[in-house]
Amino acid sequence: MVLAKHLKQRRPVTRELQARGLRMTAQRKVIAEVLQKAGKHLDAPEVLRRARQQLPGLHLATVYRALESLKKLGIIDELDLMHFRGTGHYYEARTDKDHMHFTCQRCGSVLEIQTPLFEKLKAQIEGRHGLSIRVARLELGGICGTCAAKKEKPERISA
Amino acid sequence: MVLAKHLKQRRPVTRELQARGLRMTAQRKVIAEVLQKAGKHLDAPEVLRRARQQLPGLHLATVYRALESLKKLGIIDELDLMHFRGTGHYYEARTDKDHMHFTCQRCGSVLEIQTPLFEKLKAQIEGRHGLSIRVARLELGGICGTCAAKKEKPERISA
DNA sequence: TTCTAGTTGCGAATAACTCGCAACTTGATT
DNA sequence: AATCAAGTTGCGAGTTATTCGCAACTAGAA
Repeated sequence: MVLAKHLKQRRPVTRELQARGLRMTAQRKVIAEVLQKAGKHLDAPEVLRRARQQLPGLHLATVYRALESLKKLGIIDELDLMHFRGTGHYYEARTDKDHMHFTCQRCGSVLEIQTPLFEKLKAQIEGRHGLSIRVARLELGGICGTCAAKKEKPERISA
Repeated sequence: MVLAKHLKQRRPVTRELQARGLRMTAQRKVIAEVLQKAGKHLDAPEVLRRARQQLPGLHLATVYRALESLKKLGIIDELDLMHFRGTGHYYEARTDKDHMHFTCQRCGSVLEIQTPLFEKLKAQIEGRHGLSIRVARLELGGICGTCAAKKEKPERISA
């Protein structure tokens, strides 16, 4: 049950789409590749910018639609990185192990973190509550080591 | 280090605000109370609706501003519940122990989950990476037990 | 009571998506 | 290879969810 998700990720994207009655199009292909190659989280306009190098006519609405499908298929994950900049979202390709994201609320740097405890936690929850987890998003916010070392006073909060 | 956050929550809201140069206003007070009494996650318009029972002239912009301050002070947390309905956010008062939210992606029901493993996980991360966590948001999406029992075929995904 | 800096209500402006629809593809079928 | 139903896309026009500018209005230190 926990493993199903991992197997799923390995299935080629086209297969995954067809299993749900969706089609592989040039747009979805390029968008998925952009995220797989990026290795980091991109927001929708940035995905558009990069994908347009292959498909100049690509429209932002199509990017949003593709991100939505890929997200539902478990091929990509959505993040908000503590909304450090704006209220938008970021996307990244899934890898075989889920990881967590820590965003420094002072400098905005993002750290990706992995630990077996995360898998354990998910398994425990599935077992205890009789549910199955498809997406697990653990986002952390705080002060990174570098900023803490600077020993600045707590920042002012604007109204 | 891990405890600091808990102590903070217990400090009265007014104190917490003043420590950052902010003021306690009728608006912030009512908005904080609405969330503390609600016991569940509310979105901004719903917070407005409830708070207006005490402050009829309250404006939505003020609600957003108050939510932002309270969030930065660690008095409330922000969620998106897997964006099951729209791209907006939900807010809830913090309690002494963080909990996780599972949203069923079929029926939309939300389950709050607690386990000591979560605290353990955060402590481990703080120790390993030399950072301090102020906010931890673990959101899960999947199929709840009730929906799984209905044995329906995987839902169609619209483009 | 005074005074200064923080706040609020308003309406306008943005940001971040989402929709309707005609034209265009995909890929299963013949 | 040609056909065709159903899924998709590009557009531009919405919608939703916030955020801003600013003058009038407090909170709370002095």
